[in-house]
Amino acid sequence: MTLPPPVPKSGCPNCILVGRGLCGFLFDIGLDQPFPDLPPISQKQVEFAARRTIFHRNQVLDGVPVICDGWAAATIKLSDGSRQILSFILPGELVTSRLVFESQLDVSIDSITNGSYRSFDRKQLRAAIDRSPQTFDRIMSAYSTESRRADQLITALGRRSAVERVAGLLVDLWDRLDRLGKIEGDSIEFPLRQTHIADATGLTTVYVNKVLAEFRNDGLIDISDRHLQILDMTQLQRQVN
Amino acid sequence: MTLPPPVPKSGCPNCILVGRGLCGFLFDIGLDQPFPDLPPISQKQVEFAARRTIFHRNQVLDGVPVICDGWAAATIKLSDGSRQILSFILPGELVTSRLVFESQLDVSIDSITNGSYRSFDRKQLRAAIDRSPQTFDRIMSAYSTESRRADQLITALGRRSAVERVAGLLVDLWDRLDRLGKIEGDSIEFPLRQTHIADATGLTTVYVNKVLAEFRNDGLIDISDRHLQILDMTQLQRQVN
DNA sequence: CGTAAAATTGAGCTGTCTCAATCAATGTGG
DNA sequence: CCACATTGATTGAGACAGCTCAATTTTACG
Repeated sequence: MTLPPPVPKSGCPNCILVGRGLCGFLFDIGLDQPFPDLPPISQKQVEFAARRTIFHRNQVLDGVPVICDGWAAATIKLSDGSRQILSFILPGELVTSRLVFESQLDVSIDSITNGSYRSFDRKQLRAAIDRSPQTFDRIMSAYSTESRRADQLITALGRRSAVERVAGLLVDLWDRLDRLGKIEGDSIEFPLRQTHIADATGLTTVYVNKVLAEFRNDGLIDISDRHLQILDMTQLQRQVN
Repeated sequence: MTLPPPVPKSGCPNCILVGRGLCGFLFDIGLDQPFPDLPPISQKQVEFAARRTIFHRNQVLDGVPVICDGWAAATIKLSDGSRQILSFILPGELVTSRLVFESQLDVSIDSITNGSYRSFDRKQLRAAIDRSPQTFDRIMSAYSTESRRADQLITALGRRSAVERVAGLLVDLWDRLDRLGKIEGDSIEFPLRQTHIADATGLTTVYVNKVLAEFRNDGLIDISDRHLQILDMTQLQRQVN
């Protein structure tokens, strides 16, 4: 039985490559089913620490990285030191679909928590895509999701108030983790610092703090112990629009 | 000689399908060269008037539209009546690359000028992509460009001042038209109303007006007769950051 | 030539920022 | 396991970029 490459059974609880995980992206591209359909991938799993830039702008990558574990963010850094978060990357998700088709990164990828990633070999992944139209469709649907999310963010930053943006972000993250099957009782893991929220919503940490305090005082949310609880989803949704 | 389908020689000066045009997208995907490589397309060219919604949110399209002539914008409309412009679509450009892989539109496409579009049949376009990896690559590069531009817009809206956003937009449009070979002497066609600039930059028409007045007073630009002249590109670039 | 759409200008207002100080939490070396 | 060091959260006071409202002028067009 030498068919499936020897894969370590530990260290990647979210990744479908190891046991029955919850890796959203790999599910998405349909690689969970018939195991032999898996494209060959580079097996090395790389650990990263929290609050580091794990891939740099302009870096050239031969692999297409998928976050196995932990949270990260795609960011653009401005010359004045400020930073815009373009997207949050949750455990199991593809770092950015552009890397399936391009090798040079034009954004930075910053880790939020510590965690790990694995890289697909781009050529082999592309070959797998060529082989299977279904896989192709699923990659493209991952792309569509990314792109739709970018459009929503543009709209939020351009036309929505601070309260709307923050509420929208919380609801959005909740929904995404829900779809990944990652609701833990009545709360979700929430490793974001107020800085992350600020950089994602185009606000200041000081102001984010005030908005969150308002939500907390109104009994809409509770953030503690790196977990977010949405106490009144209806009311929070109402803040969004 | 029945090989090339009978294509009317008029009404689509930018589109490579008719004569030696400048259709950026079709150039991009490599369909200008060996004429027989053209995927079959629906030949009907559709005219549209200025200031209309030409494709509606949630509309299902069998075709993948390319703007032959005129300017349009992808927009999202909020319930309070405000609007965010996600991207400007210039003559010759693909409306949105998402439509190559999906049939349902989740944004509106509003015309700015009058103009026309043609639609590729999605199935046939996909077949052409499957046939030619090069065509595939070029479609994906069109996608990358779109996506990169979205990232830049997010950054502008999240972290840049009004002056920076407006200056950035002007420079960006100038560069895009330059790449399309559409600089006319020392100016470019500029059909945008101040409303469009406001909706693209997340500002108010009143404030856009003040920023433009400042640029004009400082001798950086001149907008008149639906044309934009950049009188001091260096200085204008410097506004962007 | 009249009418509608777009641009311009002014006055005042407010959402969000800056600066600054304090407090809480988290992590680290000894 | 403590004491310190660092990072993050909170709060207040004041400032200002960009908004609203409203009136007027200019431009475009049938």
